[in-house]
Amino acid sequence: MIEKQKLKPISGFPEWTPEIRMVEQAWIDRIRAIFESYGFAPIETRSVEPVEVLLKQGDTDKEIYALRRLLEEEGAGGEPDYALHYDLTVPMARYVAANLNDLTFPFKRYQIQRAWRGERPQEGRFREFTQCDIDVVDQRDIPLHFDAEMPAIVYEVMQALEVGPTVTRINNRKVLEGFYRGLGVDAAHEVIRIVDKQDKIGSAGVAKMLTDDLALDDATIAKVLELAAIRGAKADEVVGGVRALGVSGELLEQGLDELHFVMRELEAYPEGAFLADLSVARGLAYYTGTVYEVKFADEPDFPTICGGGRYENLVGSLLNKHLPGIGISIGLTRIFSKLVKDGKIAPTRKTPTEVLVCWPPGGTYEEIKAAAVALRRRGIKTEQFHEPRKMKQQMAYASNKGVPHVWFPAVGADGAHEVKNLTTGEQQAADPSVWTPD
RNA sequence: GUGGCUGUAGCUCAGUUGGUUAGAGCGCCUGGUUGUGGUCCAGGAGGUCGCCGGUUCAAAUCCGGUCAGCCACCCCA
Repeated sequence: MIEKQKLKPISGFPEWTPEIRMVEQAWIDRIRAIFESYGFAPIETRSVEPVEVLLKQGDTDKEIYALRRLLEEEGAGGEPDYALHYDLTVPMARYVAANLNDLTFPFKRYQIQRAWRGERPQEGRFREFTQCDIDVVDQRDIPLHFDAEMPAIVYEVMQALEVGPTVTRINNRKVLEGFYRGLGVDAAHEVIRIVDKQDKIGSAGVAKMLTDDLALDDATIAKVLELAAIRGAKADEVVGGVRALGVSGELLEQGLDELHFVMRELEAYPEGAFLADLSVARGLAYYTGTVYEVKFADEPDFPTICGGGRYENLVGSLLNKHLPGIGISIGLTRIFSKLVKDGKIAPTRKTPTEVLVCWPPGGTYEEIKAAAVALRRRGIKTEQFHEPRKMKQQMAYASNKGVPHVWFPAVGADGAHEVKNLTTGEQQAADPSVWTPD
């Protein structure tokens, strides 16, 4: 016997019962349909990448699960070569680099796959989870059109899945870097990382860290905080607000133009759906322009449910070519598990079965099977009861699994088919060659 | 990896001045005779009280360790 604990769920590795999984699969179908409606094509990449590729962008990660053979030869230590991917963007970049000649650009792909991260699990944080990514990669500059389209597509998905109100916060790294550069601060990335914590530690906390860690002077910190405080849905107001801070520079201006365009495009959406927020930074080092962060509007403490942005050098860095990209990722597991936990996923059935062909006493195996085959041939999801048990048991089985119909096959020479609707309790004669479930 | 809290049946939990065969609800299984479920009734299975060690005549209950879970930091979907 294996210890009982070993049979239990492992924290951070979610598993669902069939009724829940069926809802999740319906979500995936819906997401796919929307992605494809915008012309994104599917790919699936292998689960592992060379460690070098994964660590290429900011080697902050000890979070990756490296691959090791269980029955490793004695003393065959050394560093592992491969590891499970921790997101889908880096593998996609490698895939593009590997298949450059076979892809048509701009390459637009979607990818719905699991990813793994070695971090400690918490609410909304898993070690194995599914992401749904769309990205556009090109060998030429990518028009800003996509910067606005990406969050709009994700918004459409969130609406379709009815996950509740969400807010997409948008920023532009060029604005941040340009602004900090204009202030004479070199460590733009460090500042960004700290400012990103504003949500959690507040302005005072940010100010303290900027003083302690980066030794910035008070006047500079004041400007940094003023910038981070700017947020709004109106492109003109937001950009105007930044300009009013009196910092200038080429990169800053470029970023402001981009941010203005994106926000302008999104102004048509319902109020509160999209917000420019100059404190949003996104942790990942490879973002260079527009960045996105989606959260549940009424769950400010719950982590980001979708995120993404523009990256100029991620793909190209693997080939020493110019291959900019932009993408966004939906944290399917994070969103779905949250709704499951809150009881907002209402499963209906434990099986896709639409009709159960029961096995009445006196019926033969052939009679039962014939009815099931006839229904199944017509595309009806049909389950054939597996043994001649008491009708009570068979009915209970159908009922407990949420099968909506029970079929009583014709038995004997003068038998007639009947079907019972378990929802209404009605039972009537039916012809297996024409009947359809409602 | 660091810190805090928690650990009793499949699930939610009750059970402490340490004391005989550890409980409830829900769930699960069986039955309530003959071809019909969801209600009701009866019965049943299921627990080394996370694990190891210590204190004690005696520990689910006290102490130590360990493992696991949750939360925070970190990081992020």
